[in-house]
Amino acid sequence: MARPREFDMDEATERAMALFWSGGYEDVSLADLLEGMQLSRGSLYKAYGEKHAVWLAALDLYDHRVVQPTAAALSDVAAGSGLVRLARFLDAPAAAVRTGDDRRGCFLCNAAVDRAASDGDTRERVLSMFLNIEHGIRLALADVAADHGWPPAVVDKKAKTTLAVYVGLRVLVRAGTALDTIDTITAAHLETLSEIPQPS
Amino acid sequence: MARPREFDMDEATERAMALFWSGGYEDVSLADLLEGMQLSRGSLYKAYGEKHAVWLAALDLYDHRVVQPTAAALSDVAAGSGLVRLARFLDAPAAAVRTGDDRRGCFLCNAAVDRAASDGDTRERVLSMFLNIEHGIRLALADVAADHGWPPAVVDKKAKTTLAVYVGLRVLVRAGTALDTIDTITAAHLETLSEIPQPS
DNA sequence: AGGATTATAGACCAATCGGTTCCTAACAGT
DNA sequence: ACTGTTAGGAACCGATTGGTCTATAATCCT
Repeated sequence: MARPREFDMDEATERAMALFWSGGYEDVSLADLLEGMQLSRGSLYKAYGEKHAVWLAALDLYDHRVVQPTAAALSDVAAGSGLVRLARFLDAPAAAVRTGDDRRGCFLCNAAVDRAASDGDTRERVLSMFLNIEHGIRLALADVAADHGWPPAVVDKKAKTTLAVYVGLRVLVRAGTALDTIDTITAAHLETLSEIPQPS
Repeated sequence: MARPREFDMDEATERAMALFWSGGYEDVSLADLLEGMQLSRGSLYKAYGEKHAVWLAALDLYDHRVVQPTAAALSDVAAGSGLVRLARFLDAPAAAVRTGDDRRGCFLCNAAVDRAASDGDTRERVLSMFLNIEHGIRLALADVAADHGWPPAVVDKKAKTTLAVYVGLRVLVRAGTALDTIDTITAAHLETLSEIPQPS
């Protein structure tokens, strides 16, 4: 290593993440990226190689900064009861709107729609992140299950459905759905999670 | 009207819809559009005016061809019991994969993520279509509610949550989620719809 | 101090973008 | 048959796209 890098690559990637989060992949041009990341063309290409690599770095950073902490919070028994942890998780989409008027949705969900279909690298990461979240949900639900004596199959069903509701909420928020609708869905699903499944 | 149009505009729009459905708005270039719609540049611009108008026409066609029939099927008492209609509706995401390996998801949901945030014309249409689907779900649920004596608030909560699950399913499908996971979510949510809500 | 190495900045690139223009072809109305 | 009007096709447009290259500056190592 001769001349050291003058910018913090993590900071730059974080800025790229913000850009890609709001717009999609194609919406953000290289010029947007250079301005937003406060980098010159040469620096960006030396550091990342190509636009696609910046995108993947941003996705990986989202994993590290958002997805993994979210999954960890869901799994953390010290953070409250299973139901409390699930409530916090499910309220995140509404909370983003409520506290910050943030309607960007979830970068992971956006990427799933935007790029996962056409880009294998993105798909791989998206599926892995979804699985991580599902795993966190499952652990939180396991706590609830212990109180009710639910069989593992019930936990599995509820965990996967909760993931779907979460994704749906994030997309509906991005689409501009009214906050009270988002709140209603959040509360309603949380209720079904605490209910005892009925034998049919 | 002097010289009549040589192509069927509805067919052309349908081809545009297919293109935009698979890729996003930005992913589909004008060249892609011309080839896919089998039109020359002159014809396209005479008929639509600009790329954005083709996109909106495609969205509107999706509304006509998919969303409205879906909402109508949910509302149609002759099509089966409320629960049967809901089951058909909720199974659509899984059925697309099962019968046609179709992982494009739902054009409406894709558009919600892709363009609704940045384009008001798209957002307006997306929100309206979501409301139409929610309305159809509500009507189907009203049938179920009648059998159980649910209050309107319960129907509302379940209708909105069902919309969220539907959107989540479509996105998960597009992301490449395994079919059995999709099936599990579909079945699980359907179960909660038929359950009697428990007083807490 | 000096040579090797690497970051930065900006000029530069072909290709592609969405869109316009213009000319000709084809029809409607009289 | 003639005229007015519109569709179709292709040439053409400037702007922007992602990406490369070169010259210079800054640092490390000996």
